[in-house]
Amino acid sequence: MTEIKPDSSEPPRLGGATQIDVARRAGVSTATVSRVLNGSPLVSRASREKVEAAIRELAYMPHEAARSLATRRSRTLGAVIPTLTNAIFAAGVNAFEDEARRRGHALFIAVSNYDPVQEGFLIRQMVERGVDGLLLVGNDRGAEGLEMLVSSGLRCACAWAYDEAAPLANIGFDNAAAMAPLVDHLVASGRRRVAILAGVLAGNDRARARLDGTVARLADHGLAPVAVAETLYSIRRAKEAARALLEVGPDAVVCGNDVIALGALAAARAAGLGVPDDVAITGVDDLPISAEMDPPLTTVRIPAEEMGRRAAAELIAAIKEDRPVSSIRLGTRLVVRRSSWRKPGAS
Amino acid sequence: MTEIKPDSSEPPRLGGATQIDVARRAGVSTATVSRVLNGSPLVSRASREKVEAAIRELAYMPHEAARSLATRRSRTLGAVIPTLTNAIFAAGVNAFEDEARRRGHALFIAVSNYDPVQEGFLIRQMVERGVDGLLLVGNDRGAEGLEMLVSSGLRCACAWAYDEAAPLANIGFDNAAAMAPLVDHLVASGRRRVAILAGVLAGNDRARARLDGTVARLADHGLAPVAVAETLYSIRRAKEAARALLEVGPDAVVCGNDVIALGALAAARAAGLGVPDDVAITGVDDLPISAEMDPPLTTVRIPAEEMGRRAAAELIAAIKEDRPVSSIRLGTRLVVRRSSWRKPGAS
DNA sequence: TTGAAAGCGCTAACAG
DNA sequence: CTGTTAGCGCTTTCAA
Repeated sequence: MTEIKPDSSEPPRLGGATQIDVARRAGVSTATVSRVLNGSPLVSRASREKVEAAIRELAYMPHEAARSLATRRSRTLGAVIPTLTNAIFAAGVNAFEDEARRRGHALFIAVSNYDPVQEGFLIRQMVERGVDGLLLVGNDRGAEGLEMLVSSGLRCACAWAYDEAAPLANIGFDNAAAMAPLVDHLVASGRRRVAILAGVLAGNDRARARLDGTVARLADHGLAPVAVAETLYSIRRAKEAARALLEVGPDAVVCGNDVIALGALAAARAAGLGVPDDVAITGVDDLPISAEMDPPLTTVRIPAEEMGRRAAAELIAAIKEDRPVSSIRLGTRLVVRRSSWRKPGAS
Repeated sequence: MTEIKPDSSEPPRLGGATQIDVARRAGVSTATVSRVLNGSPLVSRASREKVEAAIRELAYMPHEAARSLATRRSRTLGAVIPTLTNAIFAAGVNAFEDEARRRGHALFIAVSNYDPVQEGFLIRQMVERGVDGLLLVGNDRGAEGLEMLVSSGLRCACAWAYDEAAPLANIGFDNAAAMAPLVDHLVASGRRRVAILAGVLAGNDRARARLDGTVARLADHGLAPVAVAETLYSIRRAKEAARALLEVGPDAVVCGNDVIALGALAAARAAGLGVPDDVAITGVDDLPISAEMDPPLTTVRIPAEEMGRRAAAELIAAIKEDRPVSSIRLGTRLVVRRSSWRKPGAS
């Protein structure tokens, strides 16, 4: 207010004061200001207090871009995910952000809409933005993108999957293995005519692993799926796909995730089929809504929050300790609810 | 591979080559490189091609932090939202990111968990990160945060609300007005004992406006709510709150949003109450799942995607044209579904 | 403990 | 059209 500004129309000066202003005001060098900003012990209490006062008076805000340029670290993480529109990704990213923030890192987020080309483009942008670490989903990506990632040396964690053979660190769970207890449960409950409603398989290793895992486990029981269909991830589309699938008369429909299962539930209802009496329906994810459906949905719980949290923690630890990111294998858990209760009259 | 590096253990050199390398390789100045990078017309085709070749050969990536420092623009937007865990916010942010990206801006995201203090802190961080524009939710924030926002000159849009008196630009809808058609519909269907299950009101102008709007419109019809309760945003908590509310015997429960309404639906089912015969239940948002519930949920549709898209577009336009952000008023729409069908025997 | 000075990688006048 | 020259705001040796 009382300052004389040489040029009052300077446009994008957001923070207002710069470090030089603070230094001048406090009667010290910018180096000292920088030191107190970064909590260096090499500052006398006197200087520190003068600087802190100046910072307060000037409402000084450090300029992160300049800091990044000087330190070659951005204290920023990135996340490239298929969509925020699926609750399970939203939950994972939410936890990832929370943990990253808690550890002093901001988060860049980008949505690929399940498009591999777009994903590659977004990853590249993340590198340009100088993120210190990157969260990706799954292991399905082209060689070019992969190579860029490796050659850039950017620390990176692929979540929602766990594969020993993955080219990058995985922080997630084994999608194929997750299906085994579910299939066992279904078979033990007397279900024999199992249909599978998978998510889009192209470019999606998680969806493929879940399908493969289900088929493989059925085979262990001497069974084969009575029908297999693929659907987009939306309740409406899944409902349509399930309608056709139900016509072959399965006594169980194993869905690729809860959203798809919700659609299948709606389709069964529309077809006048009783769940679980006529047909069992199961999902994967365990969304909050799944437990409150009528009937409540049997599903496989995915540790989305823990995954997000652990990924952020591991990424940041790897950065700090200057070491590669380690893979972390998380577990899933079968949650049996009414939508798959024992078929009346089953063995 | 064939290059001789003086120091092969240089740690955080991500992009690898710098602009100087490109310039040298192409036999031009860095200024020229910069020009082709930014699509300046002041470059000969010959130079442009040489530079482009050099960029390709060196796999050069521009360093955004340096660019931001030099241009005083980050081509970055920020979003501070309560949570990603609510599908309606996730949808809005998803669209916001998409549009921002389409217009060349990356997105910083931060989650406040509905904590106003945390929100202020996060806004400050966004300013430090140098975002060019900021997306906020609602108008409920402390004077300090507001002042910082205004004094920083940062361009900012508050979504999910539209209030003529708002201190910052609003890109959203009138939460109170949105409830009127819903109340009218309920009353016209013969409902008289209306209960309200609101979201948390403290620090949430949208929740308060919805409650106030409902009460006001009921008053226009000469009615008063038979009960009013507040609940956290989760199906489970809403279910508990609804259980108590249903005991007073309302013939309609107006919920603050769809998530709460889903909980109320579950509570009614658990209490053996028929929906809509015994009690009507309504929400706000129109989540995809709401149409597929049994019964399908009557709700007020919020234009979350359009809001996100328009907010990004307006923010970026305001930045480009160097003008303040304009408010945009969007509409909502009553969606009548079975959960509120005419009460049997109503007038 | 402190300050001076040299950049970090890029853009933006300003001459030529 | 193109190169030269200053920085953008901050950190970081290196001396003092």
